[in-house]
Amino acid sequence: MDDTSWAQLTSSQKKAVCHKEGPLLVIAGPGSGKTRVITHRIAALINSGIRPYNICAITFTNKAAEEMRHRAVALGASGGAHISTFHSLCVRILRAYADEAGINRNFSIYDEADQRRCIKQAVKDCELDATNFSPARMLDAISTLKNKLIDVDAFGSQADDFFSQRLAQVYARYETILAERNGLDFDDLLKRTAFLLEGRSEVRRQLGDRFKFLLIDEYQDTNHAQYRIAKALASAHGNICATGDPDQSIYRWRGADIRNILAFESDWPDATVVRLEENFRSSADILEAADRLIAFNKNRKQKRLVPTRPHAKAVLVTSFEDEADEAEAVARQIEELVDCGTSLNEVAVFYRVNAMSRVIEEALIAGNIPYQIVRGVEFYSRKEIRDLLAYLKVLVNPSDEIALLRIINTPARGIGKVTIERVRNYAVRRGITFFEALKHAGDIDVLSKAAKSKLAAFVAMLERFKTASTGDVAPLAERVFSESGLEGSLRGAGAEGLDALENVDELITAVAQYDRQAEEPSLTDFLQQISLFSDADAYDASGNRVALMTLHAAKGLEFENVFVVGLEDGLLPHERGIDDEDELEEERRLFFVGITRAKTNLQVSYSRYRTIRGQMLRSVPSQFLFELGCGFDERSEEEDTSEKSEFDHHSMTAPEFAVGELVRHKAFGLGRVEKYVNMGGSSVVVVNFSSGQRKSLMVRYAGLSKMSDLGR
DNA sequence: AAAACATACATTTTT
DNA sequence: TGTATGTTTT
Repeated sequence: MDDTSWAQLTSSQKKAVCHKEGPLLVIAGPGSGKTRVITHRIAALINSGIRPYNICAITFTNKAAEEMRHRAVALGASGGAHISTFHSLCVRILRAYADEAGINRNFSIYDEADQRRCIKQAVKDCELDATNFSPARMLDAISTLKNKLIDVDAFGSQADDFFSQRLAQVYARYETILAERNGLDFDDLLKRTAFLLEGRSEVRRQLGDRFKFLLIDEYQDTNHAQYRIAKALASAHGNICATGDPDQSIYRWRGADIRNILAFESDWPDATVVRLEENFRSSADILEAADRLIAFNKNRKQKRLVPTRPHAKAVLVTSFEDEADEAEAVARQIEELVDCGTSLNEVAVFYRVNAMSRVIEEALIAGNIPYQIVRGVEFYSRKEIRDLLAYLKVLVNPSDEIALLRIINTPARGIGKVTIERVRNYAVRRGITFFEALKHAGDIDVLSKAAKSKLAAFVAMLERFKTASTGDVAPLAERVFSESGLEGSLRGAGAEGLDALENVDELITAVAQYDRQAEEPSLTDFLQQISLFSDADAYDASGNRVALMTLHAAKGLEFENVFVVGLEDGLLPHERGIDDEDELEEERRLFFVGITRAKTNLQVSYSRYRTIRGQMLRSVPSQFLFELGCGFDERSEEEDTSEKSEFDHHSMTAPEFAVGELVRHKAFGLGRVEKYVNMGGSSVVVVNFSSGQRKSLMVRYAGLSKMSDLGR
């Protein structure tokens, strides 16, 4: 990987970036090498005599952290700097200061599936009806509260309407359930750390002493809790360096607050600000399109993308009949690229939602093109993986009832619902954990003799594992896998068991790798680390395969050739974000991130029909297509229409509209034209309806009537 | 108690 | 469309 971006910095920029003292903000557009700037700063600090031990760099993903470690070493900075995500850092801090934080250091980390179970229990305990208080909705609300660092007490005292009061109830119950199980969810990791740092000055001082230099990448996607953590960590010395690009903020839905980066200069008044506007990645054609697109965002500081690469190839905007056509065309073009000498790891296909990967996969399989899907969780949410991990979790944290209930009868060992319910009752009555009750199963009168002996055998097995649970993790994992009977049950399950066995093999390989690279391998540490990993971290850029991923996963990557598919109203922008101006702008930023991944070839496309949930629906091209200002690919448009002959897009006429004109739609009512793109029969009009909705409509199908015609 | 079956259900993005 | 849950059957 070349280092043009660094070499091109002016000497004053270099000096600012490498300067030791004080706050530093690097605002940098896509392709400007901002992550590399951080790496250079790390190297420069170390070369100037700062101990790596005193440096803490925070990245957005584990993969980015790993990459940064490699690059720093390549620049001559020996290892030793702490480079990780916020979440990993918090795990380390919470383990080191467990007593001060008031938690047990063997805590389990609860992922979304675990959270769902807890919240369901909480809703049930509060005797609320699950339709109005759906677990998903509750979880979402609670997560938002936690990200804003509003704890149960604070929220409870300000809850004044019916919904908030019920929510406060569920929130409280949920927190109690987590506490009983010694579990922390993702949001807790941040929340607890923030409160620890803010509440304990000696902890803050010690960590400020340890991490004398704080560097944070992708600052535009930090949430409020992360913001407070960063602030606390840097409070002692002010050596905080943040890099980011407000135009690439795409995680609002997860609590990311763009104000964090916008307020950096007022938070740190003596901050040095470096702006990097030159783009070393993409051709001028791509950047011009990206520039035109992002200019449609109103809540944005004016910023330009300055190309350093010449014009190369026009951005291609193409339409297809349906999603299968679209996928096939992508596959065909990839074949052509390969024929011209492109290697497959220089090609990526981006889409808005994971569900869209299937049709692309099918086309690639048909074309015999190797590919790799970069996806969020997947691997760790497989049943067999969760089962094995649940055994390990219980060894570390016997209070983890979720894990315990998962394995108590997996594989089947004749411990059924009734038995479990009886044990649970006993536990509740005695005020002890489920596991403690299990240990005393012999004393539970209502249990049958058979049940007692089965439970005793189960507990004895766990105790056996427990004695072997120190040191390297891999041997333990293997032993648990075979002795628990998991292995046997998979082997007996025929063909689908085989897949599962392979997955477990893969897990054990990963465990062995952990054992090798961890300074001090421990089961606790392993489990806590693995909880924060996702499939996206396993993306292997060196494999000679096409990369398939969502636009979100594309962040931080770059490819010679990029295809973005499904540019349809309701998909991109997604329907959930279409009515809200802020969310629409985020969708636009998401598309912006996608197209700025491309170095030379960029093709965006949409299909006129798309099958969604088994139903084929006519789709409307995304407004973003027009905002690119690249025009449609006339040729493919004609090809498609000649095949279909029923409609001729170009010769068909449709009424014309003017911006600002009042119109009426039979479903959406009265509205005002915000934008009109005249393309003959396929003209598109964007209308703001008085209902507050805003729609892109194809004039031909919309049946809009002009208010100015009414009187005639 | 487990498997087979039926039915309702919700459907974005991920540390 | 698939998943995820509940119901019936064995």
